Formats: sequence, C-alpha cells, structure tokens
Amino acid sequence: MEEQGNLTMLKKERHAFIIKQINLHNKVLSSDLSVQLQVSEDTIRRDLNNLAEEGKILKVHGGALSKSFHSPYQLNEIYAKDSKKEVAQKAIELISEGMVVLTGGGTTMVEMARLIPDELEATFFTVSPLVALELSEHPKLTVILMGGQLSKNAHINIGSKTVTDLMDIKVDLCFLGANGIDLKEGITDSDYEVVQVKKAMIRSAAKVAIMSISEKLESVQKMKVCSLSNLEYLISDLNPDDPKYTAYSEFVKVI
Amino acid sequence: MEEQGNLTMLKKERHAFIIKQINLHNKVLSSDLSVQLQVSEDTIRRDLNNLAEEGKILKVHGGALSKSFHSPYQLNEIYAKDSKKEVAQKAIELISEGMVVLTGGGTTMVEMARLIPDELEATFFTVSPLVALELSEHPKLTVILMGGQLSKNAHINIGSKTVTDLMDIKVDLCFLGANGIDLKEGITDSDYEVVQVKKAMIRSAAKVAIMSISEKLESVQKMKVCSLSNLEYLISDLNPDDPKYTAYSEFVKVI
DNA sequence: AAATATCCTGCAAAGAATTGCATAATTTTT
DNA sequence: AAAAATTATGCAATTCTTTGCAGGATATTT
Repeated sequence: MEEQGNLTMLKKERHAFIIKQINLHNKVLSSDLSVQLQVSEDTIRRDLNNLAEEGKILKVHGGALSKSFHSPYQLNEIYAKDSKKEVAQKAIELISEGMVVLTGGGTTMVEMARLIPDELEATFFTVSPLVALELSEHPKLTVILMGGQLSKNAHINIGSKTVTDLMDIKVDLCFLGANGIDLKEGITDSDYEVVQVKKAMIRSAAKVAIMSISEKLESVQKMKVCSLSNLEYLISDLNPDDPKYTAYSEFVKVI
Repeated sequence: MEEQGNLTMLKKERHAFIIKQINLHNKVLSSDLSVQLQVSEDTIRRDLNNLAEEGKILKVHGGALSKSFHSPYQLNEIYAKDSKKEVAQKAIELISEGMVVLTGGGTTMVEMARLIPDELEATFFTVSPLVALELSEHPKLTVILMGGQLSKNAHINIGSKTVTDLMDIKVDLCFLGANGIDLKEGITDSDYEVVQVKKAMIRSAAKVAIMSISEKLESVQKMKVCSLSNLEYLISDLNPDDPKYTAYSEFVKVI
C-alpha cells in the first residue's frame, strides 16, 4: 500500500487515503499520516480539519477517530478484525456509481455494508437480513432483500423460493463469501441449501467476486459451489503479489 | 481485548474504553483503569471528571459508577419496555402448536420474538428482517422472511414484490402493529407503501391481531389500513376491563 | 485519631494546534 | 502561452493541551 513515490499527491487523494486508514483501524495519528503521506503534520491537520468539517471523521487531539466510535451502538459493537476490513475495503472499490450488486452474508459482508461511502448511489440485492439492515442505514442505496426461509446457522435466506426469486434478477456484480477455496476444487461449502442459493446467485450475476480472508485458501468443503473459472475476482487480505496468490492469479483477478 | 500495544491511545479512546467498562460492570476503579490503560491515576481521574461533566457517568471516591440507575429518563425507557413486553406476552398466548403466523415489524414484535417459549413449534412468516433474525434464534420455529425493498424508516420490506408474494400465502393469524387506532377510523398509518403491505398481510390472514401500547389508542394517521371489524384481537398493555377499552370491545376481542 | 487511600492544585515538560507569512503549485483569465 | 488569481504547503513563533509528578488537602477505614 505504498502511496508514496508519487511525488504529487493531491489533497483529495490524501483525504481518500486518510478515510481508508480510519475505516481500517478506526483511528489515525497525525504523526503517522505525516510519515505515510510525506507531508508536514500541518498539512495533515488541515486535511483532518477539512474532513471533520465535512462530517466524515471525528477530529481529536493527536489525530482523528472513526465517527462510528461515538455512535450509540458503539457500546456493544464488536469491530471486525482488520483483515476483514481490508477485504471489505478492497471489495468496495469494485463498486461504481449506478451498479446493481448482489451480496451474500457473513461478517465480512456486513463490514463491507458499513464501509460503503455515503456518496455512492447503487442498488443492492442481498440474501442476508443482517447485511440488508446495515445497508439500509446508508442514505442513497436502494436495498432489496431476497426473501426465503432463514437458515439457522448462516443467517441467510435459503430454500426454493429464494432460488427461484434469484432467477428473476440480473446483476452486474455478485459478492460471495466462501468456506473453502482451492485451486483444483474451486469454491466449496458445507450446507446443501446454502450451496443452492450461492449457485443461483452466481447464475444471476455478470461477474462474481469471492471475498475471503486468506486463512480459507487451500481448504475444501463437502459441496462444490463453482470452479475458479466462474469467478472474476478473488479478494483477500493478501497482497496481490503474495506468493500464495500466484497460482490463483492464472484463473482469477486477485486483489 | 487489550487496547494496548498501540503506543498512543487518544483521550477519546480511553473515554470509550471507560464507558465500555462501566456498561459492563456498572463500576470502575481509578486504580484498575490506570493499569489497564497504562496511564497515571491522575489522568484517569481527569478522564472521569470529563465524562462526569458530560453527564455520562457518576464519579465517586475511588472510581465511577454507571448513571443508568439514577436517571429518570432511563427509568421511563425501562418502563416503556415493560409495557411492550406485556403486550408481547399477551400476543404469544394466542399462538398454539403448529400454527402458521405472519408478523409485521416494530419493537413490540421484536420483543415478542424473544419471548416465544422454546417448546413452541410453529411457522412464522415476517416482513421484518429484524424480527426474522430474532426468530431464527429459536430452536424449533420455521422462519420465512418475505423479501422486498427495505423501507428506510420502518425497517420492514415493502413494495410490489412483497405485496404479490403475500398473495401466495395463507396464515392462521397475523400480528400487526399500528400507529393509529381509533373507534371510527379503525387502524391507520402514515406511509403509503407500509399501508399497502399491511393490507396485503390482512388479506392473507384468517385472523388479525393488532398489538399496540395503549398510548396509541384514539390516534388517527393519514392513511387507512382497515376498520376495526376486520380485526379479531386488539392487544395492549391495558387491562381487558379498563374503561378506555369498553367501546372497542364491541368490535374486537380486547386482551 | 492514626493510618491509609484518594483527590486536588499547581507546575514543568512534551506534544499538538494555530497563526501569519513566504514560497511553490495549480487554476483561471487574458 | 503568459499573467494573474487562487489554492496548497512548509516553516517558525506562539499558544493550547495533555500528562505525570510532588506536596498538601480531604476522605475512608481501622
């Protein structure tokens, strides 16, 4: 994540970087940013003031904090692990204005829902009630929850109704979590009904992105969802040029 | 859950940590916090003073206490919750083994979902993702979430998809919240799309029960959902023989 | 009432923020 | 394309905050 070397970094770029850091770690220090962005602390402070005026961060002595830090929900809130946030952040960068997106469930997906910038206008279909609720906090998104029977464990909607309803939609990009990812076996999962829904989701999407923390690479579950060739993107917390990734990069865009 | 290792902890972070501890244990000791947060007790005391000035905690000799037991506002909140629990409990008593039930959204409905006894085996349809998630914690229930577009405010699914899907189901009993209840005007609500969904829910149900805290009696909203004659039950926190209820008891079973 | 623990006040050092100003970069106008 | 206007950046001097500590005051316990 070397934003340096680029001698001219525009103010807006720095702002974007700062926001990203805050989303990732919930806080930033002026001193750190000064080093990372190679500008004086004065400039950083001015940046932080700008962002605070825009209401995007909470400026405090020494740096700034995520706004959600102060929200009433904060108290019981358990923040996602940084690696999940990283995955979520990378995923969001694939979404562009006006897109129609379909998402599965899981904590990484919930984290993604939280991190979507306020300016983005898009349509989100989801099979997860939890993701739907999180997305519904967003000011500009249209959120459509696919109905169906609730799975006890995965907290997503399943069953024939969900599958047939998915046949009626056509989306630009589908984000899917995965329990198993393997070079030969592709994407695998352990629950029959969940697999059916994931398959239907993939059929409805022009492009599919798998989001997963790197721990799940090289693991295989009982049932196959799809092979790697069905995928467009593989998003994990790894660096795209990580050696663990090279074999995969022949089949999918690794991010 | 140690916040250390992070060499610089900002003041606001400490405050957040302290609040979290107080919510967890109802009290904190300055000496403990000094160790946990790796700052001098003086700093802790200053933090506690800050938080006390902001009215968030109650500072006492040796540390601080949760304020929640002393604030009249909190008491009201708890009281309001109690009356909702009462309504929810009465509603549950209408559900019998094997029934197929349909529910709307709202805090009372969520409360009901929590209180359903573990032994009950039944099928629940709901238009509320929140209620669905709560119901899915139950060991024996089958939960089906009706899909649709998420309403920003009411947190229920709305739109034509929801309405047409509701046409396909037939349930024994439908539980509905209400914003307005009035002898002449019947059940009323303020949002067009919400009203459409509620009407569809009523059409799908053999019997309809309105759940509402008594404050909402004698209030009228802009749009009509149905008249009292369409209802089977009216459930509130009032006693069935309360004088406020007598007029209603000619049209519906008051509980 | 003596011993102990906790609190408060003022102080000094370190770090952070602000201000004004000079300089450089960028955009707009000519 | 040059000139002018605007905006962004870094620096130095000043001011403000935060923090830990010392010593005295105030509680709390025994």
